[in-house]
Amino acid sequence: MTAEEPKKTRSTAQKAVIRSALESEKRFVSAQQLHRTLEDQGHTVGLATVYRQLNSLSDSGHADSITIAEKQLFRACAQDEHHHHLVCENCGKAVEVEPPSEDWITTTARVHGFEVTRHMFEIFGLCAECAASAQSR
Amino acid sequence: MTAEEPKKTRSTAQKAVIRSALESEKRFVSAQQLHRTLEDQGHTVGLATVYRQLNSLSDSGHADSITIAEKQLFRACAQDEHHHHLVCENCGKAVEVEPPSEDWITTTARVHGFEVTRHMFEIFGLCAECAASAQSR
DNA sequence: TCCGCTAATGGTAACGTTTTTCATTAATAC
DNA sequence: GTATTAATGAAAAACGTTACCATTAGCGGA
Ligand SMILES: [Zn+2]
Ligand SMILES: [Zn+2]
Ligand SMILES: [Zn+2]
Ligand SMILES: [Zn+2]
Repeated sequence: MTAEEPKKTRSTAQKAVIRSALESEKRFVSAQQLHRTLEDQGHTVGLATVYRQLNSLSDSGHADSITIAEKQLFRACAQDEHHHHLVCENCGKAVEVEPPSEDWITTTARVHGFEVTRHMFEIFGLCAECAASAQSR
Repeated sequence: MTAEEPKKTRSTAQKAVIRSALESEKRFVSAQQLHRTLEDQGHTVGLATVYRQLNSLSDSGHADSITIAEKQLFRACAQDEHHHHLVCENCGKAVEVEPPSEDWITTTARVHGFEVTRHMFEIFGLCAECAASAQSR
């Protein structure tokens, strides 16, 4: 086996700007949404770079990603531990939640001869504000 | 408000064939996979029609759908009641599972001021066969 | 400070999936 | 049978995402 290369990465203005833009979002956003936001703020970052960075943040665990309506959305999460989300279907706002023990997952899987690799769980609804405005409409 | 039109739909050979093909699958399959299966069986059904029917089955609740690797997969589910799946990431085979009480979902949501509309939960892994063949590789 | 290496970028082309279009077919009602 | 129009299918368009590749620029060493 070859020795682990220290994988040299460089810090660039784009990385910083993308990361900070994502972190200032309390919603799940798509690459294109974030790209537009950056443009509006006067930053010039290529769309390809936004895609690359979001994927890399997601891979490294610095961002969570979910898929809604066949599009990938990203969010910088405060918690490092395993968690899930309560997402507003209207505005995208999300809250991190922790379900009760998930031990039954592996147990159930074993019963069926499955070996668990991952699981996904997301709750969708309307946040207080969106529910209120929907009612008054 | 206008009266509800009885929405007249017609029963066609294609609908029947697509629905029955889906029901005979114990796996989650994509529109393209199902289309190829139908071709192999000698049926001539347009790909667009397969897409249309799968979407409509999914909308009407006669089929469940999940997204793996940016592709939509469908499955005709035996259970009408609320349930979730244990899906093999390799072959798509799926088992219907029922998690323990999901009451905490609405409770937790309420704490955050959310009104729950739906939730999704899927377990991914490798079925016994796929796990075995992966190991021997 | 300059240099060399190469990671990173950004514009664009390519990609694969899904939807839309629209002329044609055929299911239903009369 | 005939009229009506839902449904189909082939092809084109749309869409989100990735790949390509020439160019830029971060960083370590001279
Ligand atoms: Zn979990
Ligand atoms: Zn909201
Ligand atoms: Zn559930
Ligand atoms: Zn399998």
